Order: sequence, then C-alpha cells, then structure tokens
Amino acid sequence: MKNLLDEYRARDLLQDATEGVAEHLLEAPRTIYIGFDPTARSLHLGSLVPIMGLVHAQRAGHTPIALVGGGTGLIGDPSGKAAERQLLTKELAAENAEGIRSQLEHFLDFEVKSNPALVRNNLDWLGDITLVDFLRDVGKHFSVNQMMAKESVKRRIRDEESGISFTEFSYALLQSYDFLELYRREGCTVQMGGSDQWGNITTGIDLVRRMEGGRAFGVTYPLVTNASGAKFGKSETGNVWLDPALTSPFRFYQYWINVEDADAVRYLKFFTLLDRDEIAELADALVKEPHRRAAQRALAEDVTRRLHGQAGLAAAERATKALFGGDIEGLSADEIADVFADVPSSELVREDLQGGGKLVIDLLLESGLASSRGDARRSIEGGGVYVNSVRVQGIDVTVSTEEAIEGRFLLLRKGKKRYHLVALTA
RNA sequence: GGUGGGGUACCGAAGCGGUCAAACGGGGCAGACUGUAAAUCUGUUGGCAUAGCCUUCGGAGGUUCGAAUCCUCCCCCCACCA
Repeated sequence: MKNLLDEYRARDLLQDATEGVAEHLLEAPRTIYIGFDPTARSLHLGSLVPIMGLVHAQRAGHTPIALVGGGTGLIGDPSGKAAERQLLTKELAAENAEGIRSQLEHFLDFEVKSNPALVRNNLDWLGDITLVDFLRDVGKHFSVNQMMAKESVKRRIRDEESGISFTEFSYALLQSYDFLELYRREGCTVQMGGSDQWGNITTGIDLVRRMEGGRAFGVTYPLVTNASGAKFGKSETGNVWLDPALTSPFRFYQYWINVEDADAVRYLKFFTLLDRDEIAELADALVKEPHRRAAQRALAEDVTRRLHGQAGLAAAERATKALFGGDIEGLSADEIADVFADVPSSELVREDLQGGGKLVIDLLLESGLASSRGDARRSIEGGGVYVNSVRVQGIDVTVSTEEAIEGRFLLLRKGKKRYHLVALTA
C-alpha cells in the first residue's frame, strides 16, 4: 500500500488525524469518505481540496466515497415547509448530486474494478428515517454533556449574541449518522474533512463504536486561504466554479495563472499531482526567474487539463496567448470568434453603429463592463478602456462599423484582464 | 421591565442646523512600475447631466428660508441594572 498519510503530509494536506489511522490505511485497502454540500448546481474551487483528498486516497489504493449531503442540505434551509416544496427540494438535491458526480468524474475513476469511486446521497437514509426512530436508535448514544463540551459548541454558547440553534447543535448527530450508515453499507472506516469538521468526525467515530462496536478513523486537512488573506477561490468576477457553463475554461485557467507567487507552491502541492522533485524545481524557478512564472503556468495547465480536458486547456491557452501574448489586430475574425468563444460576449444589431456610430460609454454599459454611465466615463478618463486593443482617448469617442474587425466583431476591454466581445448581427 | 449609549454610503468610522453626496481608513475599480505576481505610488468610488439637477445618513411625521445634524412617535442594536 502506498502511504497515504505521508502523501498528505508532504503536500501540507494533513492537519490532524485520529490515532492509528496510519496503520489502518497501510494494512489494507480501505473506504474513505468526504461530505460535499449540494447547495449549488456546481462545485466550486473550495471543494477542490476535498476532491484532491479523495484523488490521493484512490491512487493509494483505497476506495473513495463522495457523500452528497442531500438530506443535511434540506436541514440547512429552515424556511422550507409543506410536502410539495420538500419534494421539489429532494429532486433538486438529487439533481445536484448527479451534477456533482459528473464533475467528480474528471478527477476520480468510477470504472476501475479494484477500487472505483462512489457517490452516495445521505438523503437515501436520512429521508426515510422517522424522528422517533432516530431519537431512539441514534440520539440515545449522544451525551449532551459531551456535545456541549466541544470547543466549537462552547464558544457559541458563551457567545450570547449568536448562540446556537437546536438545528445546528444537532447537526453533529446527522453527520455522525452518515458515518454510521456508510460504515454499515459500504464498510467505510475513514472520514475526512476540513479542520473545522474535526468535532463532527470524532463524534461519528464514537457512534460507530457504540452502535457497531467498530473502529473508525478521522483525518482532517487545513482550510485553504491565500497569502493576501482574501478568500481562496474568488476571482474578480466571483466564485470560480467547476462547471464550464458557469466558469469557462479560459477564466478557470486565468484564475490559476494569476495566483500570486506566495501561494503558487502551496497550490501546486494541493491541487496537482506533480511529485516533490517537480514542485521543488518549480519553486526554484519561481525564485530564480520569477518573470517566467513557471509555477503558475504549470499549476494552471495541470488543474485545467484535469477538469476541462486537453481541449479545454488548449482553448484556454489559445485565448491567453492571443490576449496577453500577441497582437489581436493580426487575427482574422474567424480566429477571434474561435479564441473568444470562451470570453463573455453579446450581440449588437449592426444598424446601431450606423450614422454617428455608438458611444463607447454605451457599449461599456450594455456589455456590463461598467455599472453606470458615470463608471464608464471614469474608466475611460482613467485610460482603462480599449476597443480592439486601442486605448479609448475620450469619453465622447464613438465606434462605427468601420472599426469592427471584418465588420463582425468589436473587442472591448476594461483594465488589463476584462474582455468582452461584441458580435454584430444583421 | 428600568437606565444609559447607538443606528451614517460596500464595510469600519467622523460629522451634530447651512460651506455635506457627507472627513478618514479598509475594500472595489482604473492608471504607473512589474512578471497577466506581490509590495508601492497615483486617480477614482450614489445616479443622471459638459460646474446643474435628482435620490441618500434606521422608519414616519414635524420645526426651520434651510436638517445627517433640532423635536415627536415608532422599529432595531449595544452596555449596565432587574
């Protein structure tokens, strides 16, 4: 068996682990699970750490389970009521679970015979159990005294302002029950999670011991932040999603390219499968020739390829090369259409450019690059607006059909990185 | 329930009758420098309009030529007391 914990440790992915996990994982192939919250149609970058946690587990020969919290997700929304709505939510949860599975397929192997990845939805067991059964069979194993002794709970109780709701207080029971069910159904003996999940994980381990007399384990990874203290996984345009419909491969790629030096090496460890030597080499390059940004490139390439495939990566790189490397003016309209397939775009009726043309201010507003006319004006006055790579010189500048590339496209740009393609239609 | 202190733009926080679209800091957005990095520096940051207008300072009324600033009532937070 490959030593999974060593792998985590080498990648700074190990925060804490219960006693005996190392031996447990070395002895035989095990089944390991991590929970994912299906609050959205798509996972975002925040889920990448747990995903990679499962990836390493599978590569080490263990069976990874992604548990979608379809049931706990329902609890998370207290405003829901009436059977009708609940039904809808269940369907939605199932839908999201399906979406999550398809995203996980880019990372995990669901086909391999020996240890295929699994997706489970806790709605399967939480959905049908009655309150009385739950309290009788599960609840009686929980000591309120012990639950209240947990640091996370104590803090909330001490803090009279926020307090803690019963729902939240009992969330640990549900998560523990998940572990128990996975232990029973899939022989799952290890739960992983973010360091904030430590309490819930150990509670689950206790439940498995009490109810089944079994031994289970927990492993946590650190929560990822970036060097500037900003939230990891947020770009200037918001969350970075794994779904290409929500975050294009180009944007995804760009997110990684723009990672600051201080984060690059850590991210390489977290999010790529490059080995120690390769990462050391890139770290070295970062110091010796930082302008090459070899680390960021390797990072962007590796992660984008894994998620979006070779074709997605190629498209992202093509667009990147055109935007940041070469000269856009040299490109034909077809090439532009191709390159910018990935960049935000809108359509404009050609007639709108007829006559005196159209004010750049209006274009900025309509494309969403500016939030108001004043904002558009300021951006232009500050020298931050370009049409077809040429800086707009004044707020009264207009654009006409002659300026369109082969009469088909206008390329708007605000700042260094935000592009918008306007396609002209008849 | 009682007493005292508060609610100001994205956030924090000044202002306490006109000169307030509202200091200052953070954040955001641009620009410069770089390496599509960080740090730093500069500009900008309610809306519309070529120095004017409109909507903002918890809510509703009122006083005044004029209110974020004063008065009344209401709502919400905080501190101490019970």
